[in-house]
Amino acid sequence: MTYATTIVAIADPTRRAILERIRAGEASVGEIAACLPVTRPAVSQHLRVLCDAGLLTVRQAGTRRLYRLAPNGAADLRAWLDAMWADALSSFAAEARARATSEKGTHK
Amino acid sequence: MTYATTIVAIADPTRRAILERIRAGEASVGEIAACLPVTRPAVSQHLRVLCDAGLLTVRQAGTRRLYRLAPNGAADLRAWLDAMWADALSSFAAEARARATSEKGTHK
DNA sequence: CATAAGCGTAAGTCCAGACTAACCGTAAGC
DNA sequence: GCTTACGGTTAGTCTGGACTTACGCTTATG
Repeated sequence: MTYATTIVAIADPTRRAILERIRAGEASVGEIAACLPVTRPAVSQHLRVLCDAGLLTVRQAGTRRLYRLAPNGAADLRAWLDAMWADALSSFAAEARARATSEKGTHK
Repeated sequence: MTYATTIVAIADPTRRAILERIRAGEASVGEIAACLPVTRPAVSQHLRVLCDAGLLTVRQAGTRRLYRLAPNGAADLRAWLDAMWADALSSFAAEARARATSEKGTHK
């Protein structure tokens, strides 16, 4: 059920911009805020949400805090997506099969 | 960039409940609303969002409208997730390699 | 120790969006 | 035709959360 927090975390455009900034490697809060149209405290709050969702990891370096993507942060979400659409495809196939046999029965 | 609308669509808990209800096969608006703690108009609005995001398809059957999961509705989101975390893993490997060589150089 | 740099936190504002109630259109059944 | 079921749409309310400002804490540097 933790995939729900993951979805909420990446639903915000500012947080996705943070992920895009982090994508190539770790960065400090100030470096991230410099690329965004919001203040540094706002970035801090977003980073907190992303960390709580398990998408980011932190590393202290002096007075700076370096954030990076957590290796398997989106695993739960991906598993949920896969399961959901696997069910959809199988049910679709089952109904198509049922419709085919019923049409053969009614000759129409 | 359409993955953004997909994320926003599945970020709402009520809309995820709709997806769970649809998961096993198509259902009408009334059937969906009967399982949820919100009114039918609210369900209609959510179904519109899900359709606009390409996650659902509709089929008219008399006065009823049957909704089902679109086969490849989450493809864009999946691709984005895959690309994002592939970059993260490769950058992580690259930095780990760089750190290893620098430590070997400094003997510490 | 004093100063500065870098962040997190608290309090308060504001707006997107989730919701309900009321309405209207359309297709089936009498 | 009239009536009933089924749903989409509109108008309006209200709450969660994104944002800023102000403050305090911690670590490096002189």
